[in-house]
Amino acid sequence: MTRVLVVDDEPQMLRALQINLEARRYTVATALDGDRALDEAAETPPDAVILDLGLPGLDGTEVIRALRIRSAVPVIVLSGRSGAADKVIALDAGADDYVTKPFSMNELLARLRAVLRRPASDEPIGGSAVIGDHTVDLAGCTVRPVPIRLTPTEWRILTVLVQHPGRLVTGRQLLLDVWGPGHERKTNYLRVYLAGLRRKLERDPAHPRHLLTEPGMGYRFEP
Amino acid sequence: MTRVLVVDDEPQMLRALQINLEARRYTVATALDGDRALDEAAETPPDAVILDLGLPGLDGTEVIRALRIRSAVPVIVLSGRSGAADKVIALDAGADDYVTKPFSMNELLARLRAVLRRPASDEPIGGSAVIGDHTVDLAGCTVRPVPIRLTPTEWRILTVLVQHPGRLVTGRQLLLDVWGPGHERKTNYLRVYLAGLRRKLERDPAHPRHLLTEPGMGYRFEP
DNA sequence: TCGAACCTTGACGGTTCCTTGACGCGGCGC
DNA sequence: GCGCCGCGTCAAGGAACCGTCAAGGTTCGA
Repeated sequence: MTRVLVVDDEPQMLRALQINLEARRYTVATALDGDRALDEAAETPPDAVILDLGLPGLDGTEVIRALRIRSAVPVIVLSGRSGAADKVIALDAGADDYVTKPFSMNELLARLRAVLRRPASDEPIGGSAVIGDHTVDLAGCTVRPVPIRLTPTEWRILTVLVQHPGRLVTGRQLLLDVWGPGHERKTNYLRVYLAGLRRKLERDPAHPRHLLTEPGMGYRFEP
Repeated sequence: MTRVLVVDDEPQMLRALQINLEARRYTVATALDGDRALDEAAETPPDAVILDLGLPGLDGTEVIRALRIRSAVPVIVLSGRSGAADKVIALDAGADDYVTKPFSMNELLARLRAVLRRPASDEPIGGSAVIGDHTVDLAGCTVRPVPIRLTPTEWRILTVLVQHPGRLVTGRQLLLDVWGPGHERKTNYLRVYLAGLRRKLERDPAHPRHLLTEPGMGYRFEP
């Protein structure tokens, strides 16, 4: 099911969008301001974001920039201002489309379909990392030069670690990112999967040089 | 240099766009009607297309569909009609954005930057791929040296896979690209059609070497 | 009207992956 | 030395996923 995150400070507008989107079989998440929108997007990444620019607190363009740091999710901006300058600012901040209020629901839905049609819209911005003799490409989910198969969970863990190169990632954070809320205590998962990743990628799995354990803290990817 | 193809039947508008785009260091190609636009796009594939809907001869939406058969190039539609219905038709035909005349040049340029920013926008659909004893030509929808019939759905799936050679394509993405929004859960479609493609193209369908499955992740075309 | 090609849908068996528990090892404090 | 705790390893059961097949439904043209 396609997830759409709708951000608007007016409950009426929020509700109207939610009803229309759910009628088209989209899964809808809502947020009333920018901070909660970023929390929600971090929790369960949406496939698209519909964002009202006129938010209290965090500015709409800042929300776009914050989203862009971690993902390439398409963003459609709603705004009451039709001036060209506003559109330029929002689009250059990273928005994918700009719709002026009042708008037709059909037009918004068509624009939503247009941005969702793009390839790789749900894939996180990934880089690549060198581990042992292997180069892993997060975007393409490939390992070169020797093809090695990783399971979906292994890819997710590796993605989180590689996106914070050299920095400690707590077990809690890892469990939250990969398994979601409610699994923060299952540290044995991490032991099992980190062992698997080392066995597949590290030159000497017993003495890892890139996928390191910080006892009592968490794990760290060392480039 | 980024190539932009501008299609408009009014020479004045064409010239205005060309001057503004070239001032921003874009390379500009122009066409006065849909047929010549398609010829030009086939000759030297552009990185983006700016298309006036009100063309003589070939309808604008048909131009979009024709472009979409062969490439994923971003298309920005210009139109004098601001009705929501027209926008829906154009966007669903495959347009990426819709700008109503009269428009601000800065807004158009911002939208152009927005569509060019997305990844892989310049990758053509064309080309061919070797699978088993067969060479499939995506542009001509033919298989050599032995002609093999593929159904429309099979062509669409194969196109998506071959466009990302060596990279993983999630089942979600495939379903979204081929069947559109609302079908993301019907993974059995993929099982049926991938089996069909392997039976027709792979040397040993039971042990595919080019149309690979990544369990839990998706599928991958391995050249 | 009929038939052919294509698309959908469901069911079944085999494979892969996730989860879970048990065990061993090493460090640390007592 | 002894027990505790965190971590690495391993194996088994169950769940989820995939390949395959066949039947029903739809569309399109003869």
